[in-house]
Amino acid sequence: MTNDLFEKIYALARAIPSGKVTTYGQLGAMVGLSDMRAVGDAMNACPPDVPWQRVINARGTISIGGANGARQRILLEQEGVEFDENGRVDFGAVGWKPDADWLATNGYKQPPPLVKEKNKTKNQAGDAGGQMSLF
DNA sequence: CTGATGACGAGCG
DNA sequence: CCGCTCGCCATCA
Repeated sequence: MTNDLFEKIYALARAIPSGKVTTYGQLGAMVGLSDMRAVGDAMNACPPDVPWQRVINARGTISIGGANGARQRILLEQEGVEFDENGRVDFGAVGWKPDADWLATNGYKQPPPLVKEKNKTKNQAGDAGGQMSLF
């Protein structure tokens, strides 16, 4: 199967340095995909030389459970990735910032910024401090 | 070949 | 934060 799409995704995943993480949506955007499920499928069938554990969801959490998901967290922690109480990682600290020149040279698109002022998911329970008691 | 499913993401309520 | 729908890629029954 000469799945060009998967090969591109694998090439990107291999470019992720140790201690860094990225998201499925990020990889999908770089290969021009609009359906991020394909990225998940790609990682699910990724060859052993692909650091699949460095690919997590946009919420900064492990998307999968079971032994495979547990192994993912262990591997990331061994690389220096820290998880908070919510089981999330800080993209500002461990988020992968792909080299623009490398992307252009390999024919990839420039992805949107991975981290913003505030993490995605609009309202986060973590910053509950903003709301004081109702009365 | 058709239909269902999945390691996802954005939009809505 | 949770739950649901749609988007539209590959694999499996």
